[in-house]
Amino acid sequence: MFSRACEYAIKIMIYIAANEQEGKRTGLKEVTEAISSPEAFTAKILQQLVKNDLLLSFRGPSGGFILNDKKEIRLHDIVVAIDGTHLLNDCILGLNECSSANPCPVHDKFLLVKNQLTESLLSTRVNDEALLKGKNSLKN
Amino acid sequence: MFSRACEYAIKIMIYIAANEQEGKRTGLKEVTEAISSPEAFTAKILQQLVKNDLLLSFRGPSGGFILNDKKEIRLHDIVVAIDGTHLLNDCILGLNECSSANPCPVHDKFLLVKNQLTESLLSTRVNDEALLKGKNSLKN
DNA sequence: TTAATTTCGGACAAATTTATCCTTAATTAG
DNA sequence: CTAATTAAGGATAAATTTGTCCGAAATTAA
Repeated sequence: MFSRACEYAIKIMIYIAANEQEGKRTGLKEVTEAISSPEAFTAKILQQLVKNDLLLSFRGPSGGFILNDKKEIRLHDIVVAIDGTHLLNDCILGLNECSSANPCPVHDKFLLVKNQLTESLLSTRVNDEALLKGKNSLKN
Repeated sequence: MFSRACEYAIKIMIYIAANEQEGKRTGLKEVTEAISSPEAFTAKILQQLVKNDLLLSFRGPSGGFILNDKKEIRLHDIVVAIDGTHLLNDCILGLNECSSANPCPVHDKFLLVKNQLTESLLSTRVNDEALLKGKNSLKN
């Protein structure tokens, strides 16, 4: 459904959010360990999340990442930042001309699914109680 | 959502089903033209659909493909044949240990979406009236 | 039987995604 | 100031997906 990079990104954000709840800033190595992801690749994803204003970064000893809580970050923001809007906006068969006015054969069948998905992503914030509780279930 | 190959596969199956409604067998070149897909790649996908018993193939002049209508073919069959069951069965964050007994942080949030998706794929047959009408909307 | 047509299938190539390596820049603590 | 620490970022490599090429096998029609 999501790219591997996006899966990591969601885990990263949940972990950092949970850490922040306890007043802690999170470093690359720590999050890499927490979600068992490849370190260098994880670094790239963290960079993207910073560029997209979802995280703030700090270099040097005691550096690391925190949420950019100017915004209430939703799963939707993360998915769009990493995978773009294709999954949510484009035709499920990859057709350029597909729209409700000019639908592809399966357009209507998948409207509900896509709306449901978009709604789930929009309504879920990374600092939801329910998500933070699961911060130890992010390995493997 | 689906791989490019799977998008092609769905279009292929709908097109062949529509052709069959008119008693016509469908060849590689025709379907390639109808859905504007790369010919050699499309040939590989057709082979996979044959191997997975969704299509029957015939060589030689006036050869081509028809549905293996021993089964009522659903979108679900096509997706599983080409992309496997990962999308439908696996954890959305890629976790091995995720289940309703031991859920990842977003497990519950996506249950509904995944069930909706599975239901849509299971309940849609390639020879549905609604799909066949759109057989000319499969280009680009 | 021969030639044309069409799928089959293996090898290969291009593009994209995932992942690694290494140097630089910034920051902190001593 | 110096040394240690941590993120930034460019280059490259590995893996996967997408796409191509071409000869072989099967079938049909003349």
